[in-house]
Amino acid sequence: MKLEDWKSQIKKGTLEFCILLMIDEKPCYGYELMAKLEKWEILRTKESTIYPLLRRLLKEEFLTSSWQETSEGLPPRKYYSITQKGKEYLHMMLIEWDNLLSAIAEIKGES
Amino acid sequence: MKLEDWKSQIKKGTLEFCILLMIDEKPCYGYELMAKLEKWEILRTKESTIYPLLRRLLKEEFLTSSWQETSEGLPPRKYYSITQKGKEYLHMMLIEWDNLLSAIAEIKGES
DNA sequence: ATTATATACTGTGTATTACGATATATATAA
DNA sequence: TTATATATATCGTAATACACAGTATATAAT
Repeated sequence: MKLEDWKSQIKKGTLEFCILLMIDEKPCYGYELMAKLEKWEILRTKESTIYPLLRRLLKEEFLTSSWQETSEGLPPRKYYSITQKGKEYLHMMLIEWDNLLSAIAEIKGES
Repeated sequence: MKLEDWKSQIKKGTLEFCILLMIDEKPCYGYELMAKLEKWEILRTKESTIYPLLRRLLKEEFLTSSWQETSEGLPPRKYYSITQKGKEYLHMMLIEWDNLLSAIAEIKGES
């Protein structure tokens, strides 16, 4: 019960980071991102988390989006791509992520 | 500006984890924890964050506390120790933390 | 008929951290 | 003598990311 709450907390910021990493690799649509995240239990999330997050990243101009039709009558997909600004932001996140890992490794190492 | 916000977010859950790690090593008082966290810029925090966190961990019985007088007229210190329940919780957090690191390493590796 | 899959969106709630202040007691600097 | 810094703990309110549960549409499968 309590651990599940913690896992929600630990996702804050982390999810944004992961999504930018994935979109940096190649443009993705929301549903696809969700499906990919399914692979890691700790990163599993709902549409109601992903879509607002993507909208926020668009608003902040870290991403751009474009609709693309699909064949076979599937709903159209909104593809997200990373912008230059997004790349720079991601770069700084990578640095801070490493700082965090080092800090925690050090704290663990002290025991 | 935006990066600072992200750094706040990334601390959610992480700070709880770090504090339990530190108290697991040996009992600590609040001010001491804050001072130790100062060492890593990414983990820096305020009293107004640490103390409510400690109170919550007490309430959830992951910690116990006891006041201890100091010499030299300094204010007394409230020492926090980890409980058995806290140790079990921390153990699960360590597992989830590793899961998270693996997941992100994998996502980064895909690029 | 109903459920599942694929896709996207929205409103409300929860909980952690941040900001800024209060409080007390020494020691040191202006 | 007044102001500031250190050491210690507390509280009230704000900001905000993620969670829950629902809406919406169009196929395909049971």
